[in-house]
Amino acid sequence: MQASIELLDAEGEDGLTVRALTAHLSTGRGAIYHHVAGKDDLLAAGTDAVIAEVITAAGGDQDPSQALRALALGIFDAIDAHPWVGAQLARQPQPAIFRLWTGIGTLLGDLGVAEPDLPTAGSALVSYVLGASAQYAAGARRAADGEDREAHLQQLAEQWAGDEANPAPGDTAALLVEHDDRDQFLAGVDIFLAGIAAQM
Amino acid sequence: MQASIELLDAEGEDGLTVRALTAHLSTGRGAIYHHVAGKDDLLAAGTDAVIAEVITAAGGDQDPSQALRALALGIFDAIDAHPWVGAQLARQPQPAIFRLWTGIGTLLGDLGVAEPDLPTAGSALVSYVLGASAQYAAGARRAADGEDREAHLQQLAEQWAGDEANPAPGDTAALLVEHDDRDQFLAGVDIFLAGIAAQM
DNA sequence: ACCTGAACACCGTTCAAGT
DNA sequence: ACCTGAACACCGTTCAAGT
Repeated sequence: MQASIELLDAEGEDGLTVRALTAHLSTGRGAIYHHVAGKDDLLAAGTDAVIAEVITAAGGDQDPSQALRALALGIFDAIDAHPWVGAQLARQPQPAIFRLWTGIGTLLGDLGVAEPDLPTAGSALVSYVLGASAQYAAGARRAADGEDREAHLQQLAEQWAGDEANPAPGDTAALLVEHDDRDQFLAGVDIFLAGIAAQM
Repeated sequence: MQASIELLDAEGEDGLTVRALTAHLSTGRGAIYHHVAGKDDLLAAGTDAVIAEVITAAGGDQDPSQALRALALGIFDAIDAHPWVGAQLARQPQPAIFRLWTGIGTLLGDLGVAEPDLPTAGSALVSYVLGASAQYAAGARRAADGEDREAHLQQLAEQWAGDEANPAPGDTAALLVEHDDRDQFLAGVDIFLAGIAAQM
């Protein structure tokens, strides 16, 4: 398990091959099939391990509102460090997501959200956290892949400016470039908490 | 392009193979490489085609708040119909996402959100829409895969109830089972809009 | 310019044979 | 019970040869 997480981090999603893994563990290609159902199982188990660690680690805070932010940021940082986790979570619902949902639900309850609203508020916040983390991680990975981030965003903006059906305001590219992913992510969490407070 | 979208819808993400596609088009395996960079390009272009169609189709509504809901629901339904789109969007930022972001930004502006807040509010809403759609689509696909949905959720709940570090309230499983995905998705959009109204 | 399809370098998974 | 590694049935991509 640890070996496959290392492989995924180092080589990306395509780097996890049965051959590479069994070579790293210096065993035969067929050996892992005695411990795991197949490659998919490996990816799922690795994803759950990463998310589960974040959930258990983020238990320290007293203030529920701060605890929610800390938990959300923990997921964000984990997916930033392991981008394959973001892709996997969009592909397959996993046990760890269920634990994240209940953990967030409990904190929202501590915050004063009424019991009948907890499932809706909780799953909306979970969806935001996972969606935003995956989105930022994918963007960051692309930027790190040798592409110049600013040039890429500029190109995106120009490409879209050329789309006549949907013309762009002049400063769109600048707005795209000038922001900090982590701050913007947290601002989204706050929008959510404000909406829940206002409406539930 | 149309052929590969059909293949992806019918056979899933793994069903799009160069061999199946070229057989369907009754041409040689190497022929597509004269029109497209490779398989990844095919998946990216198909994803952009699906999203772009939703964006151009959802232009009818006058009230910006209703237009936002219609656009969000359009993305939700598209990803529900083409689940591979959800997975692809979590893996790679795409031009169509940029257009979605600006489209949502414009509508948020019409709704009265101040210009400096538009990028943050817009990307938060985009992240929610994409994350939630992918999540629900993945869950629905799993349920359709012959698994009994209720039994599966029940099992998830029991599995988690056995986790001693994080005990569950008794009715968690029931709450999981009794909801409509589409309604819950829209409730999340409304939480967002309420949060933006309250805070920006 | 575009297509063909054999060839190449990979995959995940299985399974008889070993320990 | 667990491991080995050859074998099998696939992949995506390339490229000399054709039209």
